Amino acid sequence: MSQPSSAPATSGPRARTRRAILDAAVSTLSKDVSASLGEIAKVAGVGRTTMHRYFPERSDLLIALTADADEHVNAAYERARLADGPASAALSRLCQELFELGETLQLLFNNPQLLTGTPWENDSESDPELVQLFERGRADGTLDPELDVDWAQQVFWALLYAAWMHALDSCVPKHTVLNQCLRTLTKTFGNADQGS
Amino acid sequence: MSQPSSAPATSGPRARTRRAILDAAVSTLSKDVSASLGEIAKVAGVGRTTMHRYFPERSDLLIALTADADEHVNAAYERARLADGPASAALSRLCQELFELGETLQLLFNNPQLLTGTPWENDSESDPELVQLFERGRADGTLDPELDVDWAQQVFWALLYAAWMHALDSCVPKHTVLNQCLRTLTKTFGNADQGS
DNA sequence: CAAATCTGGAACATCAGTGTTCCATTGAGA
DNA sequence: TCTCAATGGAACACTGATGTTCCAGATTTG
Repeated sequence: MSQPSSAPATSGPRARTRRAILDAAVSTLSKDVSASLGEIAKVAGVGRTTMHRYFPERSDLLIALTADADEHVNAAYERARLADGPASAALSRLCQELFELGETLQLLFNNPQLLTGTPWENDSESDPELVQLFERGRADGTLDPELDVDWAQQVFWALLYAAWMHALDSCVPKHTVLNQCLRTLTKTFGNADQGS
Repeated sequence: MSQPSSAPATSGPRARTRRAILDAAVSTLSKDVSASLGEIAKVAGVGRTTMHRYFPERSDLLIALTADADEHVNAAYERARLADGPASAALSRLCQELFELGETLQLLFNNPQLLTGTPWENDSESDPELVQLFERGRADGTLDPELDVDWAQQVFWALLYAAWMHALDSCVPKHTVLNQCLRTLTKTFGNADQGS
């Protein structure tokens, strides 16, 4: 057989091809979830046959895609250091980090069924880390205590998605959009009684 | 032929069947744009053959769907009487009216290519009525003058979508979600310097 | 160089969705 | 009751996506 070895190496030609396919899949599927494997292969600059060697079935690709996206999201969460400083600042940092995910963000927002998180009874929402952050914000007085936590999560993701979409189809540069988003975020979630 | 007469009557069995198909299409496609015609027909309680009599091709159904959705959106805009009273109140009224569109809202948000609006160079945003409303809000001092109009539009729709999604997968009753949304809307778009 | 590996194109069977035709049944109105 | 529009099921051809196999060329490695 001419199967690429199953070693999960992080370098070498196999890993590079795998990366190219995953990236192309994110890019393509974020615009159209029902895009064909042929289109993805073309975007990846790879033959359809080769793609089938790395991901025998479409579902295999989707699973790998999900794992990869989750990894990126988790990395963003870690970089944001949600436990440091005032909750409002942590929320802003998280927003910046997630905004950088770009197409991955778009893909996840439009296909929440991909998000694994924790499979128990979690149909689409309630991210423990976000919940904790909002509760901390209520405690330290930097986030609006009147906001329902579930609703706040929904709005947070929607704002993020809105920012990415706006960056896509307005000619405004990304960093400007991000700044608009951060100001809106602060205004929307900040505690009006306290400073910011 | 057993084609339903082409008269665009608003009553009678033909209109009723047509309505049932359009409603089923909105409901089904809002959850999955690539749903098959068979599924739509089943939801509509109609044979696939009958559906092909009303909408010969998939594209015909999509066109009719778009027209129907646009009609509902326009009706919501009219009911909101955007020109009456302070701009902030008008924005709240519009939010309430659009929220009632439910699945139609969801479908349009996820498939902005459906929105006709005005086909010239309008790829996905810039609704003249909304622009005018935000500008009026800047003039009468009830809406935040620092918000970019295009960004504000994007956030407005995202907020609306977030509310509908939250209504779908949280067990909170719709009117509660709507109230949360309206409060967030006021906080996000209101002019902090002035009352509300 | 020689062997092993990786690649991509071609050909193929399969399958689901689509669009069409035909026909038997239903139901409302003349 | 008779008629005719409307319906829905069955059967069919067609298409595009999918998954598989085979092979020849390219690249890497010994």
